[in-house]
Amino acid sequence: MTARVRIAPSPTGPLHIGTARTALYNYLHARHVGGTFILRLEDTDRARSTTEFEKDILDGLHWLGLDWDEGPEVAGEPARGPHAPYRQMERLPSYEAAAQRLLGLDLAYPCYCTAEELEADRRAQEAARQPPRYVGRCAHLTVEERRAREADGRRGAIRFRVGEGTVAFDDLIRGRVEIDVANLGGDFVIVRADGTPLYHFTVVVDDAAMEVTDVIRGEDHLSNTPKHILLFRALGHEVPRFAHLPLILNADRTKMSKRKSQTAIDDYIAQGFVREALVNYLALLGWSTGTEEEILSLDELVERFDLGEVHKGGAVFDRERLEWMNGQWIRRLEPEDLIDRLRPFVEAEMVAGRIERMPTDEELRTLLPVIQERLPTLGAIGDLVGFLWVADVEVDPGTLVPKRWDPATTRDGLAAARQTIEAVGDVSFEADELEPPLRALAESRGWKAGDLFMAIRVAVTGRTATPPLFDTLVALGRDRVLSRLDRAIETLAA
RNA sequence: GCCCCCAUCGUCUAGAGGCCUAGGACGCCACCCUUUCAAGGUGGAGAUCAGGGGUUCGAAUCCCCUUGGGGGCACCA
Repeated sequence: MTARVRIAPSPTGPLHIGTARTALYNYLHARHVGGTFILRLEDTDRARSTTEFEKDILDGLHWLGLDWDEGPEVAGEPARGPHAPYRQMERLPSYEAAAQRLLGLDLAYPCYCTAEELEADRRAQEAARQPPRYVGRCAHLTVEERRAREADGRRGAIRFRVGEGTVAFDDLIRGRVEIDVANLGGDFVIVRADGTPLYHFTVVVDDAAMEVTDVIRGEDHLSNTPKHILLFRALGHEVPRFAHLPLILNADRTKMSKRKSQTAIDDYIAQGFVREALVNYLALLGWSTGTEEEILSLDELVERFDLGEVHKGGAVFDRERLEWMNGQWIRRLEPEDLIDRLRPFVEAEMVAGRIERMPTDEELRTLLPVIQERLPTLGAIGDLVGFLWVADVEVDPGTLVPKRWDPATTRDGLAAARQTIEAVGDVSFEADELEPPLRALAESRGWKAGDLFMAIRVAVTGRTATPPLFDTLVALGRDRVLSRLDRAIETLAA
């Protein structure tokens, strides 16, 4: 049978790094073995699920390039796949039917315990230093007792009978795992009193209905797997294979969380990380090819991926390494592609009021050779060359004076440079035309070229770190270079 | 508290009994290139393979224990 895998996010928050990585591994496995990749939305937590988050998650996964074969929408088109719908709130009847089946078999039963009773049990267990578990108060009610409670207006939740014995499975990543059902916390609720089904139940009903063969998910579900296996069996379905992925960790090695790390994919996108880098980085967080290759495209990853080689231990998320990888990918982008990707970030600078005009594509294209290798992220564009797109720059007199120079020398230097640059004329205002005369100027006055260049750099850009000076002067244009030099000279005269 | 999982440089990792005086990458430090910043190149510091017992002629690699870390134990997912 051909492999069927799925990613089943809950639309209760924006697309999380961990969800993206789980989706990626499912995708890589499906594509590697020629299987089917399914997307299913687990939206049974009505209180927290929203359509905004749903859209955010779908958009994020599309952005990463992790296209699915079956799901609530596929490639922008409406629900496709033999097992639609792919949104759990639209599959309620199937859970209802499954619950009735379990009830009929007495594999599940209605439970009328109140939140207060359960809370009291929990406190008592805690006081006795016992693990929390359902005490089974409603496990063996007679028909009359149930009827009496229903008559009281109490609506029962449905609990699944856990029974006795041990459940074992062969995890594709961890090997054999055995758990005594006595440690499962007692009979667990599969349907709330309000009739809505719970995660442990829906996940099994759906994985069975959608004929999922390999459940690839985070390690945080490992301890819950026996519950799922018990449900698969009770429902009379074949149990799928499981693969539990190592967790992505905060710097302190706890499960990655919003509090301690940046977890929303959106934020990475907004900062200018490119999909290739995110995919590449995430793929190698918990898995490696076994070779020393590390810059790999999605297709190359698919080709090399092997679930069995995935690590068992958690991996700390290292943003520095991601940034390095992002730089690697930015440098590999085709010029036109890079310009397309840069445009929204330049617009964002505009919106934020950090620049005063939009550069043309032609300007960006000209700039590319000197900025492509200087961008750690697309979002760094403003920092790098924003001074080109504002009317005037703030120049701090302190930084204007090179370390080995004094204010008077700086003023002389800038004045002389101004003359030299003006003499170049505007017909041939090119880097090749500017450099020789300015070097000659420095030499004739006994200045180190670097000092002169630094003074000019700060005068026209307001900063000490910029792309190469002559390219920068050309990008700025003769008029602005001259007027900024004038302003800087004034600053020193005062 | 109970159950489960995990354990190689600060971080991501290679390593599946001898090739390991443990390799690569990020980060860090030098140097080279160089008008600054990057990028690139070269080199360096950095892991007694968590600790202790075994097994073996031989262990980072296999077994056991200890320690440490993490995850799970909801009418959340």
